[in-house]
Amino acid sequence: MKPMRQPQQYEEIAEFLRQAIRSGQFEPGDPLPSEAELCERFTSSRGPVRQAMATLRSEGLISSGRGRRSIVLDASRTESFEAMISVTAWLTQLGYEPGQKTEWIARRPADATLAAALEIPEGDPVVSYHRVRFANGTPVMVERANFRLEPAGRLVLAFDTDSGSIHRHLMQQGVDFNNVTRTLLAVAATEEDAQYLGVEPGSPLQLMPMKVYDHSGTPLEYSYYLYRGDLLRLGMNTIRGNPSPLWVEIDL
Amino acid sequence: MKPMRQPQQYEEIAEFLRQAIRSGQFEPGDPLPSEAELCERFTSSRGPVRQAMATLRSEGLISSGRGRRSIVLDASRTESFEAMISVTAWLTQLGYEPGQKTEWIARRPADATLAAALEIPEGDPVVSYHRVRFANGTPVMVERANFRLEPAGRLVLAFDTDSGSIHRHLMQQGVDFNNVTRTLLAVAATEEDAQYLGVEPGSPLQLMPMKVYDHSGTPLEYSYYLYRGDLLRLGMNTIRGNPSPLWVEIDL
DNA sequence: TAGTGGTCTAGACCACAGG
DNA sequence: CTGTGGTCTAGACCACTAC
Repeated sequence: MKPMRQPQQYEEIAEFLRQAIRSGQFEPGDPLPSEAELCERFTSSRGPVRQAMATLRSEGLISSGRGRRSIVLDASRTESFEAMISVTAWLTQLGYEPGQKTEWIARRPADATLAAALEIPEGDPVVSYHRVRFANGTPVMVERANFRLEPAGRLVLAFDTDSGSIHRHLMQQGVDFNNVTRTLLAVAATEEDAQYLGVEPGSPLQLMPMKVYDHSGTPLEYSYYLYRGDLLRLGMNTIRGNPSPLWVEIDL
Repeated sequence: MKPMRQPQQYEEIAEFLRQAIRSGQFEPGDPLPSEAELCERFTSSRGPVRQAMATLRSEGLISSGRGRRSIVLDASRTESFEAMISVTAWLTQLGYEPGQKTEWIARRPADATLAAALEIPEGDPVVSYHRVRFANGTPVMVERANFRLEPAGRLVLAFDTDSGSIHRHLMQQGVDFNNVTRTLLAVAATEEDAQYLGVEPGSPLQLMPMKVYDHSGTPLEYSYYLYRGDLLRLGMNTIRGNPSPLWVEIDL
């Protein structure tokens, strides 16, 4: 069920550098070893070394440029794809005890909005649920999820949604989650949301609609996450000429 | 003042593919040409072709994998570094007429918070301003910016802050903006913010603290952007095994 | 099984930063 | 000027997909 590749050479180099940075062996502002030195140390050609550096650059850990050594920026947190897609994963990673309470779960026909988002005919079955998510017992978000029946929905129905990470389970079952698009907006809490989250109605919340696709671009999931605005921050690190990893932090 | 490199080969290949995708020559779900075909077409080895593909992948335009052709995901918007750092640039890019009104601008001593953020001694001079930003005449955000005196602040003081993009100007003057970290949280509008933005006090707003660094990790700017939550959405596209570019949309 | 992208090697030249 | 990272070539082998 889990094939488990052995790490490639560039991954080992990247991990070595990540460790060295996070462990404080290199302080922010310090120059990294040169590519030539890393080639020697790992008995490698420049290809893997450069791929490792590119990875760290895209994670926002280092800054590179012609003619100068690469420099450590800071030990800022970068989330894995799994942490970005699974609330359980990132809560755990941040050191909080994740919890969840399913309000309801159902197989139901798709309305117009859902059908459009999931690119299925209106009325086709989808699997939906509402869950409240907790960190150390404090409610932090409301999760309103909708899955295509195939391949994910059927597995969701068969899963105990109070027992932990659905997304982790689905990926382990071989569901091909490839990419996610999200948007983020600030809204005022409705009566219902306020009650779930233990805040005053009208309090500022982060609303995050999110769509998960497989590798061929077929949407598998269309969900809304509703975060307490006073508790959660979304972070981003954008580097010139490079893509931007991002992370989520939580204050309790 | 603007050196203007000529494009590298991998950039030409990437641009060719971007054009082909955006122009509809390839629909979402379609396979791209194989790497071998692109090598022939551009009389190139695999290196540049793969670098171009990696770029598009990190922009969220395509999805790749062993054994299969790369597939077009969709023509989703990806912002350049400049658009991410300059409000003027992204408003223009979205087809809106950017506007700004400076409430005040000053050279002043740094308080404890600012000194810590900019990593300078408390009391050292910084340059600060408050601006309200408009899109097609509608107020959409409040900008509270603070710069180190060197190298950016001095240039900010000498610039007409009602005339357009400060960040573009600074970069043209050679200021080394290398990377940005942002966080995002939902807050309720204060009286003052509400008045600036033309909303009710207590309305949900997006608060985005942001810090801009040069290539060596020295913070040059520490600012707060305050967006109307009902008007602006932040978007992200995260691909498995890849970094996440992101974009900002606006509804008017 | 044929074709694909993922990884790696061993060279090369260049642009640029720094002493 | 020396050393650095950025770009490119021309090969090679492998893991995987699709047929």
